[in-house]
Amino acid sequence: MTSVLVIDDETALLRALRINLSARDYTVHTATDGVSGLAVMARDHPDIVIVDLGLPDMDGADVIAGIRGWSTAPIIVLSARGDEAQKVHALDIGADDYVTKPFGMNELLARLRAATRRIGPTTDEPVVDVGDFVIDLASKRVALRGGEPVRLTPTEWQLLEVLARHRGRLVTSRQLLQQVWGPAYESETHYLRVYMAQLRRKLEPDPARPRHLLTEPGMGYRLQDD
Amino acid sequence: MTSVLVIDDETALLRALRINLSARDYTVHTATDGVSGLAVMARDHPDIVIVDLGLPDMDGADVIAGIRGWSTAPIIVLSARGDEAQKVHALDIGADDYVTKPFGMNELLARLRAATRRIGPTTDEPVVDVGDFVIDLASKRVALRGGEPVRLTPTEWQLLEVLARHRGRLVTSRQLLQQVWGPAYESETHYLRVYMAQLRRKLEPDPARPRHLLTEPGMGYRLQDD
DNA sequence: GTCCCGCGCAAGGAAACCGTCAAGATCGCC
DNA sequence: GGCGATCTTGACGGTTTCCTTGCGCGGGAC
Repeated sequence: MTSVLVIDDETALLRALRINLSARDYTVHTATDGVSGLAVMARDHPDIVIVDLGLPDMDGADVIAGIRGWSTAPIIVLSARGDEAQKVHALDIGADDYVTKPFGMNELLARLRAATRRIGPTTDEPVVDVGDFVIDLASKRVALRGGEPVRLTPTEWQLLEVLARHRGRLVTSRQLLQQVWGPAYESETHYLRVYMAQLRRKLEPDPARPRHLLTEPGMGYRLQDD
Repeated sequence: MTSVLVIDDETALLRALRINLSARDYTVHTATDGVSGLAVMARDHPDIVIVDLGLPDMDGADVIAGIRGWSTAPIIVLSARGDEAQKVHALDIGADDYVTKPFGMNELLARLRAATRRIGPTTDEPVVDVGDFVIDLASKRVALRGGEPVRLTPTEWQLLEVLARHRGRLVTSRQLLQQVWGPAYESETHYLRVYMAQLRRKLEPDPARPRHLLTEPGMGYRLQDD
């Protein structure tokens, strides 16, 4: 889950952002001045920062510089002033985007998504560790506890990937078949049994008694971590 | 040196940008419509793209999508229309920034610098050492362990470069073909086999048993370091 | 106890994929 | 125009992977 730090002294805007961001599954941190903003930044390491340039206690540029001194998290600047010199300055000292007030909430959210997308692949939890084996989603690799890599066929990998992306949750047979084989194969539950057995043979310590690739009879499968 | 592709049908703006960007040591490519823009993109692989949404031949959104299909280069959108829905749509299909005309040249340049700065760290890993050979991305050279340089043809180099930029991660056949030969060659997997064999002959200690240029059957290839 | 359905397991043929070699076709340079 | 390097294209064998089928087991319904 992506976490966002909002630094702004307008409590109305802060509330609006908190509501909108929370509703979209962001974790939201807030601060109403530069000093506490930097403190929260240092303590919680949010993935993205939204900062107003018109803060009561510090120059907004100093806030940006203070963050950029040690973090590369995307910074989106909000400002009531739209003059070019200030935009250029803010961008040049490390801001990633600059939005002039008043702005539409949808635009800000879209710019936030764009920033998230850029950092996405790196911080999006590419590694899933379930105890007896480890799945690296970014590099498409699986290794047993102990480091020994496991060779998976493309279909095996796709199946495991879908399960890993829903780690802990139940995934219905229909959902799995649709994602791996396509919408036309929704009823070929046979395929699932065959490939699930192969995955268990390759990954489970005791394939007959799976500890992680669990069957939910009549429903589907679940990837369980310790 | 950073190269920029500008796609816009206003020749006056095109000229102004060419002058300003050249003066700041960017390499400038230009195109006046979507089709030729995508062609230049595929041929020259510029680092950053600036694209006007109001092109004569194509919907700007299709241009963005056409680029995002195979490239992660930053895209800055220019548009005469500033309505929020269009901004949101452009950003969501892959644009990195959205600037409304008329805009100040200094602001655009600052946003360009911000985009450049972002791609810097990722592509700025000049040397990749995999054990038996060393790839210098900046100077486009390869040398065996021991220092003996290896001559690669342009295509061989491009292929190796894509793999090196994803060092350790799996790169799908489609991705490789798109980046090296262009989006139209997605299914010519034959090329890959031929050139991968040539790379192995030139770089691997035992070409028949590759240790670094690995095949992942059915999925793609991976550059593995020791 | 018996039937029936869902699940796990094994095996084999068809199809897809990969590596290799080598012969045109193309391009750029002299 | 000729030459060399590079890029395409074709053919072939070996291997892997996928799909399909059949069978046995076990739990729940009746």
